[in-house]
Amino acid sequence: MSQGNDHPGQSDMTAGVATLADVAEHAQVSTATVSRCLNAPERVAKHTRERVLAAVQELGYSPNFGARALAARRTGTVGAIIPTMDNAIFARAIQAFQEELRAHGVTLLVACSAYRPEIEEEQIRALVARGADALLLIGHQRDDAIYQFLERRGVPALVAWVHDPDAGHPSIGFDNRKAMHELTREVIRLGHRRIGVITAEQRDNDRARARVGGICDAMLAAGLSPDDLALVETPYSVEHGRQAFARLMRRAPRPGVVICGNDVLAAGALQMAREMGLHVPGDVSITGFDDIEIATLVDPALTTVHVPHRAMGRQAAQLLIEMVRSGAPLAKSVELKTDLRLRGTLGPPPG
Amino acid sequence: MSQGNDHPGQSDMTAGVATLADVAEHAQVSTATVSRCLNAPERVAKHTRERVLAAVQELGYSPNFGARALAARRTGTVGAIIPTMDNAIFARAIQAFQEELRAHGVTLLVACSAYRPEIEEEQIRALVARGADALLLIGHQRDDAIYQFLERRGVPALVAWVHDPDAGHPSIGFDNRKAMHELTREVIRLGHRRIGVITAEQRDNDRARARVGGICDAMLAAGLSPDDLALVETPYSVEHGRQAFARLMRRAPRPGVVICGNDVLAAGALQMAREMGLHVPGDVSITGFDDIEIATLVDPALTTVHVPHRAMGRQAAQLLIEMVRSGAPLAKSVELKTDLRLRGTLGPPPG
DNA sequence: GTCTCGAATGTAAGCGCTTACAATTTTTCA
DNA sequence: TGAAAAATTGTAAGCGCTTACATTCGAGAC
Repeated sequence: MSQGNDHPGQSDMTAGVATLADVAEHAQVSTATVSRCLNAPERVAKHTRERVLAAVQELGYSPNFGARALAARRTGTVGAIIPTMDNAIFARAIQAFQEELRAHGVTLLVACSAYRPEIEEEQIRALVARGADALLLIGHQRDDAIYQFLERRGVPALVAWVHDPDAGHPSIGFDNRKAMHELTREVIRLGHRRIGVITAEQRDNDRARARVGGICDAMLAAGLSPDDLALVETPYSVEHGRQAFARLMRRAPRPGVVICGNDVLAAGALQMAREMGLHVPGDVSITGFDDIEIATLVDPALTTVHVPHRAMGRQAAQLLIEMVRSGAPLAKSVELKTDLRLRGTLGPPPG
Repeated sequence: MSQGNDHPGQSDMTAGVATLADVAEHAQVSTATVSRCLNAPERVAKHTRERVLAAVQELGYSPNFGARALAARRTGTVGAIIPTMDNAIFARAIQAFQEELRAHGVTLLVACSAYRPEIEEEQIRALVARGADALLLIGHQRDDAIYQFLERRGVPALVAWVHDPDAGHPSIGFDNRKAMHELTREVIRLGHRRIGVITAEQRDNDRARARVGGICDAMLAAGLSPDDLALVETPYSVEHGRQAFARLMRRAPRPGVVICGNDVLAAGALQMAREMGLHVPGDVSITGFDDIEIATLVDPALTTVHVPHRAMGRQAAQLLIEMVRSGAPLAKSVELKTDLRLRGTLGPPPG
């Protein structure tokens, strides 16, 4: 305001911003008609509509969000709580998610949980309080009270990044366990027996657990014992990946391959390998998971599991919109395919 | 909560969700008192407050966002429109921005413009329509009508990623021109004369223009002619960086250094150099800008300009909160320092 | 020409909250 | 001890919009 209000002439602008009532008066119709023009144009006669829209233009009218939300009992907003925005793991999917929502006139609110359940709960409540019509969550695992809370408030939630038909909630994602199983099978096929693993903290992270589970599955399937895994658990970050890798390399016998829970950890591991003067994959192989952009930027490029980020984001949006529209029952879960990207960091074991 | 709802008696739950009035009734006070308990607890006597908060707990009450926004005439939301979420350039700053906002009870809404002015304008209007109390924008350059619109609606805006005291709007950022000048000076000092540049499209991007300007400044200062620059303009992406680099390498004389407008382009360039069998920095040097995570993940690590992403995000949040609180006049602009990170991709010219 | 019916529009009741103002109670202090 | 000041609470008027319902009008049907 301020400036603009100094020009008295122009048009009706009693106070600051034009309201529906101002538009109605300007166009010589009732507020109901203006509202209908905006929300259900086909229910208004053409010439009336044109007059109203002209008034909207002229007054620079734009509806008040709060009022609309209050009266309509929905906000046209969906929320997403992702663990972090700091690395690129979720960026691409969220971007696609948002693009698709936008195409349907829905706004996205993003919050981060920092991989901490209590912060996630807080954020869920915050987003619901802000009127999110639906929520996108990462992973199934959370306190049942949260699901009850959402149900009570009538806020449908979709779980992404996992596919588990047995979980009680609709999801869109892939089978982390199976994907990691496949990758590990390939690793073993190349002859690796001394296998190191860098995983995210498994406690509150079902994806991380599933991925480790997949590694174990593959070992068992190959007649190996999962007990022989050299496993390090660490937070997700390049720096932690570096340190975890260094720790693994100090073990005896030294692992010939390090399977990382995601590409960020793998990038850290790769960097540390270089620093330690280890040749990849000659001295040690490294694999990641996610196939984010850095996977092909590092040298050698990272062998990893490709995840269809954009497809997941886009379809998540469609499902969520459908859930909101249809009054929020459960959609069926959707499974997306992952596939191996065999690149330079994986080779046969040394020696 | 949740559990309790299965007991029908228990407490008032006429319809679905508890309202302020329900809480008031439950606690035997007026709605005003409940409202005060939530918004200005110190204005309510301790024992009353406790009774009210107990009722809030018991009913699982959470305020209706729309109603609150409507009545209070503000939403506790600020919006940020960034060019893209697809790469990491803005991620870290936005993350810090959000963390700081959250600490003050403010919610962040993020939208992307895809570097397109018309989409940016649309997103600005959308965020304002959704009740953003203030906006964070990237770069000064945009249609003056947009600034007028914001002023008219009383929505303060802060410009980030640039520092230009002469621009008409408060900003927090750094001097892109000066920073690139310094980097280029170092490049020239090493003996480079055949300089290639990969820049983002300059038309709608004042940061890109300023960075190119800085390169020219440095050349002039060294007695070189900016006309001799081999300059390629391209969208921001790894793939475009690759192609632009290949194009530059076909020029004669071939540049001995390629200065990239940001790290993403530089990462692409570096990748292509490897692919073309060119040794970096032996055959050609490459520099970036921003110092995002990939800068140290690639090999050799990228010489670049370090930008204080997190500090910028955090301080932007503080400024914006202050602008909202103080009724939205202009804060003074804040300049942050950048500094050179000389790493492996920059060396003396070949031969 | 009258009647019926549907399309177009208007009327007005909230949606759930904040807050100015009024009413009441408690403190403070001479 | 009593009046004024301060603290606490209540009353009620909106905030700007949507929407159920009522009203009006015109076009066929008879």
